[in-house]
Amino acid sequence: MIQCEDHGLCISTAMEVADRICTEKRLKFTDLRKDMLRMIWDGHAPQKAYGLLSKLQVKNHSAKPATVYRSLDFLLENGFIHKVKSLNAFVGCSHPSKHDECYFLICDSCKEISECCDSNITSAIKATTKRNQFFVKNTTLEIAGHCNACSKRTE
Amino acid sequence: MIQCEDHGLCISTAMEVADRICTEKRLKFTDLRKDMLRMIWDGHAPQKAYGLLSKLQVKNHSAKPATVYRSLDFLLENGFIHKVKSLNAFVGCSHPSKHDECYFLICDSCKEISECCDSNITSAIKATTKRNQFFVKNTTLEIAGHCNACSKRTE
DNA sequence: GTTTATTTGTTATATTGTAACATCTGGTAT
DNA sequence: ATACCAGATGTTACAATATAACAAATAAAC
Repeated sequence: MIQCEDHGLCISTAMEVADRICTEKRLKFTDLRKDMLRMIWDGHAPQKAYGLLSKLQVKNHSAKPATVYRSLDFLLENGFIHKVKSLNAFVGCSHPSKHDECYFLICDSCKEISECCDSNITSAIKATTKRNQFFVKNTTLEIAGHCNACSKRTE
Repeated sequence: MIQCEDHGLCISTAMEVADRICTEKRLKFTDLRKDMLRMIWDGHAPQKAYGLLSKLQVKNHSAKPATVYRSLDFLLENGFIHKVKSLNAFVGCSHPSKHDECYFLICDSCKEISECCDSNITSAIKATTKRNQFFVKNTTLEIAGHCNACSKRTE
């Protein structure tokens, strides 16, 4: 369970940060993209593309898969969200400006995901890839299990 | 590019190990499952489910998606293969008996995958999850980039 | 204001994965 | 031997995820 006292704050912060970055980079933060990002930030659990599509269709009756995937691409490219590959789902990024080296703790029970950006893991990975003479472009680290709250609950 | 002088040896070793484990655990290593494992070990690049289906249908005209996915489930459950989540593809495991803590180096260029089972990474992950009071069930670490051979080639 | 590039709409389809039930096969108990 | 049972495979149908290709709308740049 994520420690956010006020999830409204998570959302508004994420929206503001995205807005600022879009202004800086002269990207178009359209209504569609805003809606998508807000929907993804609905909680700390990842959202699935077709779930987002359903929600989108409430407002925008003509939304189609391509509508959703194009917005997702935009949000991914600019670091506003992550794709959780082990779940085929999408989750908001809480620090889009330094988006690298983000690792995920995925609770199988409450479904919430928290980012853990740990420099020790990063340097361990760097050491290993260097030893293997491997040139890294992208790292996916997804750790599934139970968060503290949920593992207490099930005891 | 993987350093295997003789890929026939990779295949035969993998088949023998699987056979031994199946005997020990009283699992049925059927012709279908053997064919599937051999096809996955066709090389060090990951194989996609529907690609395997096509190959399987050459021998077994009646093969269907379920045929393939059920075999894949068997091979996954018993540690003979890994699912590469970032690619939705499957690759043979070269040490099924100690199957945990396997990390992957995925070359975007030659597509080959090598396992890098590094205890430093494992302990860095353990330290981080402990600090976050997170109880790990399963870890996915997939590192994409270029292997040494390919990065030399493109220079 | 016209051109240009980007975004969105729209249709169609490709790819990946499961559910549910029928049939077969090989071992076990009688 | 044979009746039974469990696990494996066959079969049909479909669900879920994702992309391609082209048209229309919109915003930016000239």
